[in-house]
Amino acid sequence: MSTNYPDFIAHIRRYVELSDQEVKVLEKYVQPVELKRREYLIKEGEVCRNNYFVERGCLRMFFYNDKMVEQTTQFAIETWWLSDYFSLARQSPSEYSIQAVERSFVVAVDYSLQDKLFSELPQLEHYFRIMMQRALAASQLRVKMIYQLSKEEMYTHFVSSFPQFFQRVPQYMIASYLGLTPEYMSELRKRR
Amino acid sequence: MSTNYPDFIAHIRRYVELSDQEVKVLEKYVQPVELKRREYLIKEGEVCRNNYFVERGCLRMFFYNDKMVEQTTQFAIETWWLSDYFSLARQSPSEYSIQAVERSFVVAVDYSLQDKLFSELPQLEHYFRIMMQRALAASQLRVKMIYQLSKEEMYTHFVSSFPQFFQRVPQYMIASYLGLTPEYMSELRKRR
DNA sequence: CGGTCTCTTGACGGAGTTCAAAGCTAGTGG
DNA sequence: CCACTAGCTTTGAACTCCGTCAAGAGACCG
Repeated sequence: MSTNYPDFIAHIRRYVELSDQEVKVLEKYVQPVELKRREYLIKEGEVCRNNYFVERGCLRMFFYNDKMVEQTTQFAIETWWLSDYFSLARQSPSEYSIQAVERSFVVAVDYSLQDKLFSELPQLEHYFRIMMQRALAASQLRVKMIYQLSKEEMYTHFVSSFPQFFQRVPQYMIASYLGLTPEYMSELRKRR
Repeated sequence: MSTNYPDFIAHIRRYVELSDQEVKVLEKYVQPVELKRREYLIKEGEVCRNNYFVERGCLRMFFYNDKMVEQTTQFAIETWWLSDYFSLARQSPSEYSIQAVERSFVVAVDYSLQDKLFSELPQLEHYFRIMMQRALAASQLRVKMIYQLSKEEMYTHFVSSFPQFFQRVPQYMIASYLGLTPEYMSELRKRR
């Protein structure tokens, strides 16, 4: 079978049935996006119009805090979905930017056509329900980690849970994601 | 129309069509639960088997941190869903307890029957997809607040955003939810 | 090689925690 | 309906984790 999105389609098929013909239908609703390192999918102030699936590469979502320092709130690598779901639902300006950490290949699903897509391919509603629930589970876990771990434990927990990340992503982004300063994280590294 | 879950059904009907006959079908999949103040829906270590909808009252989800202090991570009041979605998906023991803050009426949806329910009433999959996405948006916003606000700002933001909560829920639970000690929150109250 | 990101070091300060104890409130049972 | 008690909130003092600032050392890219 030929598709422009082999990993994307394969991922969906891990959860629902999708004939080759239905793949053709799906392809009408999605857009491929190739991003260079540091390129943006959306910038703060824009309305978020797509749900993004990472085929290859790595994205991050961040906002500027009161000191105009970038605060990374989420990463997404292969097979993960990323979007500002608040902006998406309300079609309100996003307070986040979404940027490629490295060269990335992304599938963009137009949110305004999502209902139409689901009426054509009802099994995709099932797939998306599972993805949203999975993301929610991850987000609950994230909040728990923030509340139960000290900054030092956050760091060691992250290092042992996602060692791959460490090579791919600049330190200061990880520090920001973990809610600590690059300076303090540098001190923590030294301790081990 | 007669149902045991007027608010529950009304809430679903805000998002999808549901005939009176379909309501009868739905009712086979759900259980009413009435809880006294401090009663538990699940306790730490048990597997979470239901998704809970709050008809009346208030629930909280919490875990015990390393000092055996209760750490509240979520509240749920009328029309909100609450569950440990990690435990639900994996059918693994939950690290949380879910408890009624006040006398509450809850609708429990058996997760093991959910796929069957969706095959009988496909529009409920749509409803749940929306609920999961809404909860995810709320969780993203929560993480953003944690990262951008100081403890003092967390407090004032919470007070102005959810003044009703303040009457209903003990201070120490709110303090815990906001990630600060009761002692420090007491000091913050004094400042205003 | 030059310049711009990125990471490290160390001194200092303050927001927020910890501990202990007293004061208050509300729920329960008599 | 009152009184008792367990649970909740407040106070204050000591302490500490972690952020801030400033400056220097690498590292990566054109």
